[in-house]
Amino acid sequence: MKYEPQKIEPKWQKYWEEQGYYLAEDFSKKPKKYILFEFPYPSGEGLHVGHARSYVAIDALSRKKRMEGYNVLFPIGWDAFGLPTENYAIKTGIHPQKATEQNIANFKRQMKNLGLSFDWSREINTTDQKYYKWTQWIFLKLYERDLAYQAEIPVNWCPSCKIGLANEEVVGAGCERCGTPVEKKILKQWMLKITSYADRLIDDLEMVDYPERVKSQQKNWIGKSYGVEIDFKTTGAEEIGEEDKSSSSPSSRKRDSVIKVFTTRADTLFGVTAVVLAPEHEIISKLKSRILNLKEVQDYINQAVKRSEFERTELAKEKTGVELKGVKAINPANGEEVPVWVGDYVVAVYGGGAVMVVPAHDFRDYDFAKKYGLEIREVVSVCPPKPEGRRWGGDISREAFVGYGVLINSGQFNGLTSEKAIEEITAWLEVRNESKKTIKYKLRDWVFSRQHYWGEPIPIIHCPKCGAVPVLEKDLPIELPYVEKYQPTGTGESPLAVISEWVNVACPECGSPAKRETDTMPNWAGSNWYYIRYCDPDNSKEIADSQKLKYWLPVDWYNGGMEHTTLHLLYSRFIYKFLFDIRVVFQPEPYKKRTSHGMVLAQDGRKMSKSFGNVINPDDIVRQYGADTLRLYEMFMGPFGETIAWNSQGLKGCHRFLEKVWRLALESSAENKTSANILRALHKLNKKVEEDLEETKFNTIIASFMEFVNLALENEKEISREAIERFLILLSPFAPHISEELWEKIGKNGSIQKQEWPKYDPLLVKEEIVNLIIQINGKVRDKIEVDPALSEEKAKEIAFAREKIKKWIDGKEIKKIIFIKDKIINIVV
RNA sequence: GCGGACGUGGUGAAACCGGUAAACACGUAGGAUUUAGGAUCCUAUGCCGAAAGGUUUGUGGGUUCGACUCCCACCGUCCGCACCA
Repeated sequence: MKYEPQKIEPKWQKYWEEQGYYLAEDFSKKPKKYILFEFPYPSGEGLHVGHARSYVAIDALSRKKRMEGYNVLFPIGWDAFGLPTENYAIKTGIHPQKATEQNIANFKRQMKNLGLSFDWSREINTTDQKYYKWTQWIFLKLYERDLAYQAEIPVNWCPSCKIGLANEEVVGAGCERCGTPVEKKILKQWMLKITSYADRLIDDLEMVDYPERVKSQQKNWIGKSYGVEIDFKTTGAEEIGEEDKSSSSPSSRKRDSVIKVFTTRADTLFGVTAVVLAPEHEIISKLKSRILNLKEVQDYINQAVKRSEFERTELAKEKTGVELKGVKAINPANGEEVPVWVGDYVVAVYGGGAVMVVPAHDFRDYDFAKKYGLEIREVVSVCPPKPEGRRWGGDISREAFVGYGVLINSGQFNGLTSEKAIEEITAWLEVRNESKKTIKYKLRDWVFSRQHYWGEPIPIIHCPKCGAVPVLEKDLPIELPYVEKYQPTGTGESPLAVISEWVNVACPECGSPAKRETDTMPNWAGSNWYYIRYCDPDNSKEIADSQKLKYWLPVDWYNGGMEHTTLHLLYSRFIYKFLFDIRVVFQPEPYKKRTSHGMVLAQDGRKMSKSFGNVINPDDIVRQYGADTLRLYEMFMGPFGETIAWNSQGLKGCHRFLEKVWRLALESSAENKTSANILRALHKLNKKVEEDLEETKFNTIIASFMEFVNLALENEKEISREAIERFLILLSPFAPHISEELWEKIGKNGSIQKQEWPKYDPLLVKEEIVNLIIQINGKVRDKIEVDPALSEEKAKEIAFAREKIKKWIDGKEIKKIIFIKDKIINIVV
């Protein structure tokens, strides 16, 4: 009988589905396990072997957990809103909705061919209005709590996609999708106040089991830093008493002319030799009347603001700036007047957009000072008890010294260490009301508007009388109108703006004619909370039933790509925390454990891409070798977390292995008793599978299966039917079709998937005979098979009696003998 | 620059609470089978050497009876962030 996967696989796939083996049961008495991977974007390209890698691995995990007696929720759905589909639709003339349907059908077919054990009854689709009703509902709740707001902001604008991008979607100053350099465009945008969750998003990482690099990347992205905001008064404010329309009282005028700088290095305050403002800084316009070279300054600002982010970063090396002549800033530490500059190396949106320039102790300031001839004053020097191997202090004639040290040239603070000085100078200024301890974040609020058709409409109505009015909950969902024209307008307005019968509505508050918000949500909106919906996918009354959420959440194991660390993973944690605050869900964190898979590159080492023509379609592999071979190879090819190149030769090895399994089960005599040797190997395999699965070491699991089969085939006479059955059970989560088929063929009743996961016997796993290594001076010279209980005395005796050993120790003095039970005896001569 | 990961055969890799380096697989070579090819099976396969033996985990040093594993320095690769004060 030949192993023909193409015949047996569809048969079992159909059978499993009919039996409903993979349906998760709400409120089951069994312990629950919610296992999830990031739901795919159903693109027109279809599934490729890179997707399949994590799918089959997480599927194997789910199958094993079911056999262990867990009530497993392993769901699947479609993250279908977004640009690629819209672009595809524009190109082909097929409506996005139609294209999405087709793509989903294709993905579904491909997935089913892989034998993935999803609970298809809970399938969701973010573009389904029954689903996005609740995406909109979440938006209304955010709006209610002032966490969604509108702002005129410079948006990262991709001129090619004609869409605004979130900071997270800008990669190296270019559009994440097409790479076109991003421009700045001022638009009124919806924003989500993710920044108010910054601290919790950092702190609660303590509670979850994520890879360290994911945690540190998120922390880095949020970028919390503790520092001080120090007031630098400007000269001339009182004396001149200039007209300022925006402020009426003299005291507010005074406040207006104070520059607040943010620093984490208060210890370097006495080294300040200038203050630099970002070109966008509002104080510049307030100081207008005092600036002697106003035209020069304005020209510089106009130029800088116009420059795109791309150009600004390109010019990173060469710092530019213009001095505001006629204005000086007063250093509160020593009363010194220092020049005020405007320079575009200062980031407007961080730390208030103003910095104190300490050329001696900051690389950027050093460059700036060198270029424009500012004074470089050393205030931090070598730490007296100079620890070896560390550079303390620096040669400031050559470069800035940015380390900590001891203060000099700093008045009463001389002699203090940097750490101490930061504290004391901060306190000293604070008493005088000239500074404030501050915490700043790199994280910025999330731009939540997109000027596109294929997204969730934002449920807001703009009324000329009442302003922005939220849609009533009972009116949800706000359906995306089905239209023929969905090309972006390119004006900054969404294509929805031209559909008058949809746009024009009555204000829900006063009834007067009003207009709908025409921006849609970004594609992250639907994926923010999809895993919540799996718990209760058909609920039309609420986002999901609380009892069900209490039962299923949090997700026990969430696998996804590293590329989502500062996108989806961060966003969805934020949204979950918000839902926790409004008591929709009941824990502060959505995912207990996070793992991530590596990318699969094409055989040529490049990214798989249609344009390179190097995409491997799983359909072809399934046709040639069967799904089980593909499944095993995807897991075997390398460490799960690492990027790896596809190798079609490698598939053969896995196919050969399955043919061996077939032979072992059907052709070996298998009427015998299992020898101690084989039994031990079997229990060791059992243990290995369990342990390595928790650490996502799928590659070594498959290797262990291979090892066992090789051993079993070499010792065919020593293996019993029971041992083969047990082996098949162990294999079934990884290669479910062949295991099921063989289970039936060897005459067992019921599905192999309904078998209990075997427990290994810790006693059996122990070796009966161990290899004792004999070393001379740490070099292996001989090995002997001994009983594990062998005493040190006996071991020495045996070792000295060996011919090989005699040769090495003959005539030499024995200095020391190290004996490690069951492992090694090392003779030092 | 900052943060993180990593460097082992011809290839993908394994071993890492310090204890036989290279498991498993691919590839390659030889053999068996076959009219031939493919498939399959057997044997060999880090490097030097006929063998005995020597030698090998990016480089250099250290700790140790013993280091791929721990420590220090350097070189290199990849990923993320990046003028964030």
